[in-house]
Amino acid sequence: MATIYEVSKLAGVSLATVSRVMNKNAKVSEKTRVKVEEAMKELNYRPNSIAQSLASSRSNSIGVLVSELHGPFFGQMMAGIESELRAAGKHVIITTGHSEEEKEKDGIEFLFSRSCDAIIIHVEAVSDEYLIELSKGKTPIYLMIRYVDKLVDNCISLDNEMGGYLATKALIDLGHKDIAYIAGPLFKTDASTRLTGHKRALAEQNIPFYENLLYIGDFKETGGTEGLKHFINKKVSFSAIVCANDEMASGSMKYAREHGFRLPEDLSIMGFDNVNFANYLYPKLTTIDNPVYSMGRMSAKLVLQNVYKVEDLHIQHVFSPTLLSRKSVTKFQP
Amino acid sequence: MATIYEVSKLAGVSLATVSRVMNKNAKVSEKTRVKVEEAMKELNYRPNSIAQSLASSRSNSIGVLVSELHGPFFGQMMAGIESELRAAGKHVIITTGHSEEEKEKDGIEFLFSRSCDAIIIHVEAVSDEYLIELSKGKTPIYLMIRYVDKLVDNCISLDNEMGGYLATKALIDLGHKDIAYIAGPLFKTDASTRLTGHKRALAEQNIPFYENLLYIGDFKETGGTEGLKHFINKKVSFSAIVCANDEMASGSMKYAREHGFRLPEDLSIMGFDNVNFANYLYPKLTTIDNPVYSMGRMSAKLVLQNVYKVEDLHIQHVFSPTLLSRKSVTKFQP
DNA sequence: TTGTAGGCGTTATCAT
DNA sequence: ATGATAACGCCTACAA
Repeated sequence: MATIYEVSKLAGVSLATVSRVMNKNAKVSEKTRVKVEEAMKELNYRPNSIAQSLASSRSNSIGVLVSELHGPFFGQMMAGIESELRAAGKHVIITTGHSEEEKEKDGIEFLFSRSCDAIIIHVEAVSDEYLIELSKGKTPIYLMIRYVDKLVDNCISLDNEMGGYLATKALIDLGHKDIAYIAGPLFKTDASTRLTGHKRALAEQNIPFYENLLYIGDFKETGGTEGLKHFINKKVSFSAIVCANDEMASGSMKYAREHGFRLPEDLSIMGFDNVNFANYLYPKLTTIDNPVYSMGRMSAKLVLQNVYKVEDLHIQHVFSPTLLSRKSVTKFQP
Repeated sequence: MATIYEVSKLAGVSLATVSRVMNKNAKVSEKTRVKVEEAMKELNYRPNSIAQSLASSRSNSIGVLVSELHGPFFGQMMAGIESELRAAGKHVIITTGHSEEEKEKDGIEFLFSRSCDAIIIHVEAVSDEYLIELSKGKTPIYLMIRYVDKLVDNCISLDNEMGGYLATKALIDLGHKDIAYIAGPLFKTDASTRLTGHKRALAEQNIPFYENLLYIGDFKETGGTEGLKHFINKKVSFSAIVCANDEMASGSMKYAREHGFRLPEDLSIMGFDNVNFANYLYPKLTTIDNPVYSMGRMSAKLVLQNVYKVEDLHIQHVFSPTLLSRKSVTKFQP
């Protein structure tokens, strides 16, 4: 592989000049630039990115830590991050945290040791304090789908309250009044904020909130089945049910169908997230779209702006979810 | 950040010795080793991976190119690759090819320019010849889910013929005789090999193969709906249908349900691949499991063995699919 | 505008 | 077993 040195010899200039034409960061006369470029072409020169990194103390690599590589979110998120970064000539190093504190910390350590210029993390187990501490370090960190007050400028998050509101509001607009809600584990802020939105939609229309119509699930399919079973056993009446995520909605749908409900005539079911399988459920799941892909892109832009000083990027820190009407919700049938 | 130089001073030894204890590749006396290790601890020394790479011309990074980051396969595949490589202290650089020849080539170029020690690619658009040419280069390449004759030792692939056989055989064992088949585009070897397996299963039981019961789809949902529509219009009779992948199976299921078929009583539907949403379809899709996760791990092991000389790894180049019985297939009902 | 020379933090080859 | 010392390929003041 040709080096900058050989190029300089062939072009009859110095190392420095070759470096300059590569990096376009200093004035080089048209004539010499052409000479150098021709030499590079002739030798099929490719810069050695590692040597560049060592000399400039910049690796042009961004570390990304996600919970699971095969989760329903991950793909979209990574796709967003990668497309943006790749277009900028940066590369993405990826690793996983498996939602376990130790592994998440390990992953972050690993990324640091790889001398990433910045790290984008999607972590769940690790505490806010830990993240705040981390952010004081030399490598900038950016948080995906998580909001930490003291780190606002480094967060990309979703307006979960609004999502919860939209979900319930849509049902109310269709005439539903008795709306059950299956929440996620409330210690997760996503889950509690979505619930808050639900309550606001109710209150806005003077519909009282009944504890009887609330079940705390686990964000998994079982949470959906257990929740619906719970409501049925309690003998409360309800014509619609909103689930705090699509997995639980899927669970509810399965349980409902097994127990003779016609969907959506007998029961409207609303999801949240719009993960890939939502479109494969039967009936197709009406849900709240969580723009993970866009958020991924945005986190990359944030890095580009803050770390690589790219300008004129419009940065948006919090994203708004939208209602995605499909087939699992219909108007109230008395 | 402390450097090897500071460690050597603190420990009262030379650079070389410090390097030796780091790499455990040369004899160092117990005493000095301890001294050095203590110095490293005291300075909180972390090796600079970039400098290591430059000096050793080894980046410890493996490039991975996949078609789509959000496809149904990708997650599993990446999860397999990452877990294995990460455990070995290597890191994974990822990028996408979008199933377009130019982009795939770009992606490979990109990975090369990042000085990866090896690259694992999952490409569709690029030709065998191109890959063969590539493999003559300096950076070893490994092929996922693709079989190229001249590159056997660098391929991890699935026994698609066996999968096609298993799918149809399962149906035959349940008493079905009129089995329709929706294939993928036959220029893709996956598609044609799966079809070959189907035919073998038929022949084995002396069931004739009728062109009337074959439809060439596109590996997408539409292929499934179009295929079923085609068979119905042709007025051929069939009690089961095997689709060459799960997307098409999903399409067939939707069309069948919309047209009054009870599933699976009126029509058994078999998929192929076992992508994540297969379990969310209604009824749950009986399908052929494609062990993408294991294949991902194996490709990583291949790299570990060939590039990093790790020993005692059991390498398996071709994987066998298995039947996954769920709810979309039932026994023949006269 | 162009060239010179000193790093960047390791590895690896010789000696000793 | 240990120590000098020359690479590794490039960047970047500083000089010219």
